[in-house]
Order: sequence, then structure tokens, then C-alpha cells
Amino acid sequence: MKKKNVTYADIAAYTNLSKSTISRYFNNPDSLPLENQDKIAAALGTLGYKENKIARILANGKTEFIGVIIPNLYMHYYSEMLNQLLSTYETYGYKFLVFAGNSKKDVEKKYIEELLAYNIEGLIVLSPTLPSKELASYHIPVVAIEREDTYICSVNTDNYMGGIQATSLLHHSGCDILIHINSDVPDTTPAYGRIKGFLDICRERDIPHELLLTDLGDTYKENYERILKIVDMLDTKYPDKKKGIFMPNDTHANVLLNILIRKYGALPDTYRIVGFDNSPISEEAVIPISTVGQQIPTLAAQAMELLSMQMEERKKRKPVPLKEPIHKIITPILIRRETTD
Amino acid sequence: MKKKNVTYADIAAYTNLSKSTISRYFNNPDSLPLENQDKIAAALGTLGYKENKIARILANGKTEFIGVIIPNLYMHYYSEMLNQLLSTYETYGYKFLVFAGNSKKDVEKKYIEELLAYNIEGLIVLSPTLPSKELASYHIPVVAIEREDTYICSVNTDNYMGGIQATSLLHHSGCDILIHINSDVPDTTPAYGRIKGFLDICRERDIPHELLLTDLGDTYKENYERILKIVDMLDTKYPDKKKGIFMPNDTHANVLLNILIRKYGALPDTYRIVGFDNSPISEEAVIPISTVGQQIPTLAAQAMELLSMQMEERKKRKPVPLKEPIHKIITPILIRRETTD
DNA sequence: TTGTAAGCGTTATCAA
DNA sequence: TTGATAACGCTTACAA
Repeated sequence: MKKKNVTYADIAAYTNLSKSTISRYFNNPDSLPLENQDKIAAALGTLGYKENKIARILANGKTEFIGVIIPNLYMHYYSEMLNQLLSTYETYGYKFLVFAGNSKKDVEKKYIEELLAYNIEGLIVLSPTLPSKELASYHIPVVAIEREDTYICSVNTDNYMGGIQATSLLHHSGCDILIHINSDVPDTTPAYGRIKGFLDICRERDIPHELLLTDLGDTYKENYERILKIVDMLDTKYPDKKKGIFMPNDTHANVLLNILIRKYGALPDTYRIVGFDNSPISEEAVIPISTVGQQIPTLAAQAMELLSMQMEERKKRKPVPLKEPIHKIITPILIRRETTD
Repeated sequence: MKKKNVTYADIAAYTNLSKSTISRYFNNPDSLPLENQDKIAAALGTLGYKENKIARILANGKTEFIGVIIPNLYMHYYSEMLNQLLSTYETYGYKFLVFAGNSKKDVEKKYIEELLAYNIEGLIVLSPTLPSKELASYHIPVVAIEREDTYICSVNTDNYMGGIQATSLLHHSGCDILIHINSDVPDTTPAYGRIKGFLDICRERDIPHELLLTDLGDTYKENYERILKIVDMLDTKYPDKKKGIFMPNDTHANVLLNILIRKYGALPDTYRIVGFDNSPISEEAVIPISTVGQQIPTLAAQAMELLSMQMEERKKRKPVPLKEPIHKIITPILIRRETTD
């Protein structure tokens, strides 16, 4: 930094006005006579003024920062969600400070401390790591997206409805037996709704079914090997039945599809598949995969609305905090492609 | 805000020390006797002190902010790059202010103005929109990644080498004719190297080849339709020849693969395919696709090193700015899978 | 409509 | 080893 920054003081001196008047020019220009507005505008140009938001924040306390804690950007669901959040900048003007937590409790806590040190006005949490009770204890506006949310506001996909949609679609595709593969998610998380939806429909309509709760691994290779074993098992257990498989997400649905195609040369008539998320892979698979579409743009938009509401409330002279956390539910959209009838 | 924040003044009063001593405790604790260190530590706890980085920034000018301008997070390449950049937080401690520019010039300029208002210490630009000459004119440390970089530091994949690798692999797979499909990128961008590599090798080794420069569209549907036409064209033009296709990226390589599999039931012996990027789809395709792997973690790490070098230099009493922009080149890694021999 | 002066919560410079 | 005191650049009563 060779030369010092141009400040309000410089502009004030140059225009023979005071610092407060310069401040007014930026915050409420119409309160100045046009003559002075022009004079200041001209001065800004000739002096080469650059605004300093840091000083402004320190003075008025409004950072316009929102913190985001996200598990990773490797999975399309998360990166697309962040994409949508970032795009709300045009509407709300909030800037995003993003941390990709490696889902370790103390690391994420450290991130939040850091975010608080920057006086973030609100926090959006996609990571499932920290319990909502703890998040609530920071006493700043928080919105959770698709995670445990007992004590904080949240926006979730209607997973139960999604489970029902997927299950019904497979049933109507004439499957003899329905199988849902998933990991053993706790019933406090939104994703558990998919399992419940599956079971409720099967029981209600007396459909033969099987629930396979198992860890499918973290890499494509692991996924492939474990799902391959499941396919072998199903082929011996239900050789001639038409099997309707409800996969936990599109990535895994695609693995299943690839296995079947490599084994049978095509999608055999004894298999029907539904995925979850409507991520790009579901469309880009050899055979486009039917899936339950999460409405990511809507989820993001609603999250921002919920958060900005809380943040606005907080700026009032007499803020009334929410009595109860608000939970918004977004209905998923069933997308029929070629892996179902 | 009901209660005011706890500040150094409060701690000073509580411990009968001065604000400066409290500041020293945070910035250079060992300069205080242990006794006082403990006293202050205790006070922090009982008073419930939270650090305020905004005030610190205003006082010492070090924001530890890096701005990132990225085209979108929809494409895996960008989201993974951001992922890797974010993960350097553990090493460097810089926080990232991320803007997803919709690649409109004036919008991206506005973003940069905003970032400058937050006193970012450096800028990483993935978006190709603004010319490097303009970026250089902001006079802050900048690093470009895989984009036009005449006037600024940059980190790029060795695209020329990548083009050579892909072309050689297809040649060694016994193809009779090599075809490279790409969009008509200007020769100032790093990606042009792929085209040059392809042409140079083909000419040098006298390999029959064809270069198809055409826009493949922005959606999967458009990709599919346009590549389908190309396949039909190739099938009539070179019916019995073994065609080696070098696609501009894995997404498009996957589309081509899907088209062939749907047309022929398998990858016909008259086609071999190489993609570019090593994005997840290349592994997750029905037939795992050979590809030229961009080393995203390395690119990100080198970009951060280059940037932090410039930022450190700038903090010195007598900073010596770079005479010439530094350009780092990262060699890609050829990944042989099942779409080549 | 404008100006004065006291913050905002740190760091930095000098003395002691 | 410690403490005054003045920045940092802007906002905001309160006065004029």
C-alpha cells in the first residue's frame, strides 16, 4: 500500500462539506440538494474514491454476510444448492462465506466460531454434523436444509411424499416385489421419510416388499461391488419376479443400471428402477432413470426467504424472536423416464 | 442485540490491565507473564468474550479474504475446483468470498467492485469473461485458472500435452481415422492447446484426421441431438473405418458413448473414445471412459501458492511487485479405461 | 440542509 | 512488561 485510501474526510475537504454529508450522499442521497450531489459525485471521480465496507460494518453492525456450512461440493446436490444460494445475491445482496466442513464436529464448530467473528447475520447449514440444539444455542438466525432440525428453522423436501411417489410408480409399473435399498438413517432426519413412505405404501396396499438397510460405501468402486452383490442375491432369491427397486439416490440408481446393462445387455424386463434427486446423472445415464426430483432452486429460495425474514426481524428496534422454529416442506416432483413403465 | 458485546475494554477493566495488554495476549501471548495470561484467559471465559474480526481488519488492514469468481457450480470441474480451494483453509487460513458470475461482463465487474470494498487480499478467477488486461488493472494479487491470462498470473493444465496424450492413445488403439470434436475456442485460451496437440500429432505422424469445430449446445438434450447427427454423419462417411474420437470433455464423451450403445447395443469395434477432465461421469458411465485427467487438486493448490506468494509480498514494508506474470503448467494424467484399447 | 463529535473494537506507536 | 493515545473509515445522534 503506497498511497493511503481516499476517505470521506478527503472528499469532505475537497467539496467543503462535512463527513456526515458525504455519508448522507451514500445512504440517502436525496436528502442533499442536487447541486451538492453533483459536486460530490464529481469529487468521487477525480479523487478516485473506493468504498470501504469494513469500516461501514464496524460502524453500523450490518455485515450482509451469510455463513454456509456444507459437507462437500463433490456431490451434485450440494454444489447445485450452493449455486442456487449464490444466485440469490442479485435479490437479497447478501454475500456468502462458505466452509466445506469435512463433517467433523470440532472442525465445524471452529468454522462457526470463525464465521461469528465476522459478524455474519445468518447461517445456512447443510451439514448434518452438529445437532440442531447446539446450532440454536448460537442465537443467530439459522436455517437448516435437509437435516435434523428439531430446534431450528428448516426447509426440507417432503421425503415421505417422495417415498410414496417412488413406491407407487414401481407398483404401477407392474412389479411383483418392491425393494428399497438405503443406509440406516436415523428417524430424526428428513431422509428417513423415504423409508417410511416406502413401508407405509407397501403395507397399506399389501405389496410384497423388502427393505435393505446397508452401507453402500463411499466410492464408485465400493458402490459397484456392493450393489453387484445385492443384484446377485436378488436374482437368486426372486429369479422370475419383476423387481421394482427404489434406490436412495441417482448415483446409486445409475450404478445399479450399469450393472444390469453389463449383465444382461439391456434393462431386463424383470427390473424397474427409481432413483432420488434428479441429479444430472439420472438424465445422462445410458437409459434415462426415473427419479424423485428434489426442487433445489425452490429449497434454496425458501431457505433464503426464511433466513432473511429472521435477519430483518433482528434489525428492528424491538425484535420478536420466533416462538417456535418454522419448518417448510417442499413437495418433490416425480420424473418418469425410461427405467419404469 | 440486547446486550453489548464484550470488548477488550471490558476485559481490561476486569483484569486491571490495559487494552493494549489484552491485544498482546491475542497476538503475542508469550510476551506476557504467565500469571497475566492465566488471569486474562479466565476473564475471557467468565465475561464470555467473542472476537471481532471486523474491528481487527479495520485496524490492521488484513482481511484474510480471497475473492473467487466462478462461472457456475453446475459443472463438476468448477465445483470440484472450489471444493479444493475451500479445503486450503486449513493450510492458509484464508476465507473465500464466492461469486458465481453469470458470465456477463458488467455483472462480474460489479462483483469485483463489491469484493474490493471488502478489502480482499487476492482474487482467483475461473470465469473467462473479463480480459486479463482489465483484471490486472485492479492492482491486487490475481490468479487465473484455465482461462486467458496474458497479463496476470495463472495456473493451467498442459492442454497441448493433453491433446497429444489423447491423440496418441487413440492412434495406438489402432484407429484408422482420428476425429476431434470441439467448440471453436480462440487460440488465446488454454483449451486451444488440445486442438493444437491433436493437429500436430496427426500431421507429424501422417494420421488421417478430421477436426470438427462446432457448438454442441448447452443442455444434455441439445448435446444428444447434435452428437447423434455427427455419429450418423461419421457412420456414412467412414462406415468400415475404426474411428477414434477425441471429445472435448467427459460429459460429451458420455453422450457419445450412450448414443453408440443405444444404437449398437455395445461399444462397436469401429469406435474408440477419449474424453477430457476425469470428472465423475467418466468413471460412472456404462463403460468407463478413457480420459485425460485434469489434476484439479494440484491446480487449486498451485493457484493458492501463487496467490499467497503475491499476497505475502504485498504485506512487506517494501513490496517488490512481479516484473512478469508467472504461469504455471500442470501436466494432465492420461487415464486408460475401457473405451480405448 | 448541514456540521460536530462520539462511537464501533481492534491495532500500532511511543513512552514509561 | 505495560499503558496512553491515536489511528482505521464510516455511522449516527444531536445541534445548529
